[in-house]
Parts: sequence; C-alpha cells; structure tokens
Amino acid sequence: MVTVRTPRASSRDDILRVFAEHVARKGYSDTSLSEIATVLGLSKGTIVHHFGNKERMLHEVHSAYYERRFAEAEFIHRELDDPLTQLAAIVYALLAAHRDDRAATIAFLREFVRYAEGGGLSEELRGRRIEYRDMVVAIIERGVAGGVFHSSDPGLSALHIFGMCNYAWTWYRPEGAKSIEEIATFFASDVLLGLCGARSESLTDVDEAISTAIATVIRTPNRLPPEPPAAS
Amino acid sequence: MVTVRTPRASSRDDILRVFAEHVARKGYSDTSLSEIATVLGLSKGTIVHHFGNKERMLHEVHSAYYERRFAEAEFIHRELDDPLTQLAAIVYALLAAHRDDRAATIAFLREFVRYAEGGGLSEELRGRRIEYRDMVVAIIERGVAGGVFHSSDPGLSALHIFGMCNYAWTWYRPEGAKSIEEIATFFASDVLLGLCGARSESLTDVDEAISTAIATVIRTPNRLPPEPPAAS
DNA sequence: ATTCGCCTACCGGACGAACGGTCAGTGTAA
DNA sequence: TTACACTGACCGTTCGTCCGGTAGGCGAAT
Repeated sequence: MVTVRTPRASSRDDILRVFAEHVARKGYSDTSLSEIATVLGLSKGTIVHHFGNKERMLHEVHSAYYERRFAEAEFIHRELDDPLTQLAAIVYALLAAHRDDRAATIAFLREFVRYAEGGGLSEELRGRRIEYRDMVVAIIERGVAGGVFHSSDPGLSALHIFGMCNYAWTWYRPEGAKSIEEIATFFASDVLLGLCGARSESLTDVDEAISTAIATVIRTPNRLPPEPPAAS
Repeated sequence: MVTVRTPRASSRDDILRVFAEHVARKGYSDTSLSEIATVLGLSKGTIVHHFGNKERMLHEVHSAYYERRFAEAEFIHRELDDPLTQLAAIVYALLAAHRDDRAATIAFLREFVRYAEGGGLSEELRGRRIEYRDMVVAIIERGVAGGVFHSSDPGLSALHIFGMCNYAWTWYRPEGAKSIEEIATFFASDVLLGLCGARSESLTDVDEAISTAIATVIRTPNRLPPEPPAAS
C-alpha cells in the first residue's frame, strides 16, 4: 500500500478518534496499538511518537471528554437560572452525549474506574469528576434552599441521577425506537417530580423546564453535531 | 512456602473466589491466571485443569451471580405480593449485593457488556439478563394495571432503576458513612414516589413498603452474610 | 536562488516481558 | 488399578515500547 501523506497534516486526531472507538467497543486493555496503526495505515511507532504511551492516549480521550462536558455544563449554568431547568439540562446533556459524543462517552464510562484509586495520571481526572459532581450537588442544594426541591441528601440525589444517565451506554442504541429526547424527557421528569415532591401544580413546571433545557443544551457553542444513524 | 494440601479438597472454589476478586479490582483482561495461581500457591496448570480456559471462569462467576439474584428475586416474588413492596425489595437486593456479594457484583457489572453482542458463551447470560429485566418490567406493569403506579413506559422505568442501582459499584464503599439500608431507602422512595405520582397519602405507604422489603430480603434462604468491614 | 540545518511525521524491525494454553508426568486417596 | 488434583517446563503469540533512520517542509544564511 502506498501511503499518500498530505504534508504537515498530522494523523494525531485520527489516531485518537480510532483509539476512542476501539476502547468504546472492546475496552482499554483489549485495544492494541498495532490494530489501530493497521486501521489507519500507520506504523505502531507513529502512535508512540505522538502520545508517548498508551496510558496517555486514554488520558487524553478522557480529558477531552471532560472538557466537552464542562463546556456544556458552564453554558447551562450561564443560560439558565432556575435549578429545575438546570438539572433537566444536565440530564439531557449527559444522555445526548451517548448519541452525539458516542465513542468518547462509552470509552469514558467503561474505563473511568481506572482512576478511582491513585497512581499515574489519575489525580487530575479524579479532581474533574469531583468537580462535576459538586456542580450538580450545588444545583440541587440551590433548589432545596429555594424551596423548589426536597432532598434529605443532595449528594445521593446526584448519584441517583448519574447512575440513571451514565448506565445508559449499556443499553442505549442510536438505532433504537426511543430517541434521546424521549428518554431524557422521561428520566428528567422522573427525578424532577420526585425532587419537587410531585405536587400536581409542578407537573406543568417540569414539562416546561425540560423543553427549555433541551432547547438550551442544543445551542451549546462548538457542540458536536448529532451523529448520523449508522449506515451498516 | 510449603503448600499444605488437604487431600481430596479441590481448590475450585478458592480459585473462583480469588478470580472474582481480581476481576472486580482490575477487570477481566488485566487479571492473569498466573497471578491467581501464585496467590493461592498453585500452578497455572491447575486452574486450566479445573475450568478449561479463562473465559469459562468469567462465565461461571457471572452465572453464579445470576443464580443468586434470581434466587433472591423469586423469594421476593413468593413472599411479597404488592408491586410497591416487590419493587422496593428489588432495589434493596441489588444494592445489598454491593456489600454482601461484593466481588461477584463488581466483576459482573464491570464485564457484563462483553456478552452484549454475540459470540461464545454469551447467549445464555444475555438471556438471563433479559429475563431479569422482564421480571422487573412485569412488576411495574402489574402496578400500573392495579392503579398503584403511573408509568408511560415500564421498560424505561426499569432501566432507570437498574442504572441507579447498578452504577453504585463506582462510588459505594462499604466503609463509607451511609449504610446500604440508608442508600436503598433513599433510592427506593425516590423512584416509588415518582411511580406513585407522589400523592401525599402514598408517603406512608412507601415507607412501610421499604421497611417490609428490607426485612423480607434479609430472610432470603442461603443468603450470603453481610461482609465484615475491611480490616485494613 | 541555492544551500543548509532543523523540526517533525513517520517507518519498521527488534526487544523483552507477559500472556493463555498445552502436556507428559507425579503423588495420593479410594 | 483407577481417578484426579496438581506440577512445571514449554510453546506460540501478542503486547507495549524502543530506536536508528528517512523524507519532506521551512526559515535563515549565503
């Protein structure tokens, strides 16, 4: 095979993209550098040249994933002001990532436990995880303080939400019957009605909050476009 | 080290136990047979002698895990009759496994996606997963039919519950401040109040259902005892 | 305009380690 | 004598990593 190399155009991004796809499909340990090199028509040495080692590649995938989630979250925080809508937006954003940022999302959710305990590059990513969680906890606490939410433990409420959303990669399929918007609406009203105490007047509030939340998250700057349905 | 080998006592169970612990801690691919052999003072050949290959060991761990969950679930079904209490019991059972059946639970939740797509030993385990899900869906549907629950999509409600519970291994620590009973009570009332429409009169119903559920699950025959708090 | 050195992407073979798995053989209880 | 848990040397493969070398674009010096 003749390699046609566009001058000055590094394969860095391609490598990272294919790497994330493989990690998503087979997990980190079962992803081999030689396989990725073969897919891209590169040599294994090139990959090492760009990233140093395999661990740093995973770190970079995870780091970029966090970057996107934080950008989203900060946009949500900036554009929306009531906790109800903010929380709905977080739920939708986390679920939309399953469709629009699929490879990185699955690669992250499959492998982030690697950073649970110390060692190597884990400090930074562990910090980011705590940061994100605290942000959601803060939203819930603001809701509680404002009398909108009722939760005896905002930390557990947040873990409830994260579990509900972050487990979706194990069952969600883009080609499935339910759209992400339907799923997010269902999940968000589930938890929001619970948090609101589900007084009947809050029903319309929740519906409205979810609509606004979805519309807002979609407007996130530099947002990855929804992935087209798989051709195969 | 001198190996004291009790005659006729096969190491099968020990091997499987240590294997599950290692898979829980490091994942399937990063668990090596030689390491397990060393820990137990055996040779690698012995492990292969008992199980044939590594894949079958994982299969057996997962299979045994399902066995225990189904035994629990069937006991719940037998002892309890209203969907409210049954669902609370399922939530508690899934969470209690994180403490009382810890290694197998984490090993399962880390690795069950391996069986998502076809190949090898996956058919049976995939079937069991569907079976378990359908059972929970059936409970919700019975609740809906009886007017106790309100859910426009029992399938999604079940996925909500599974996500909430099955994500716990990523954050739950036995030595943590919250007990499994507290967590389960919090999570169960979250979803049950949502499903009940959270009319105020259902609040006491839900509390009572959860208490009954916990008391019942604990009585499950052949239940593994709660693991003692780690000494180290 | 040509030459030069430098930077960087990339090659591709070699490496040592570790892996899962094989197999002929051993010792002991039944 | 049979049955079986178990050994330990061994095999083929694959892994991540290393490294000397090549090629081409580019800015500076000539």
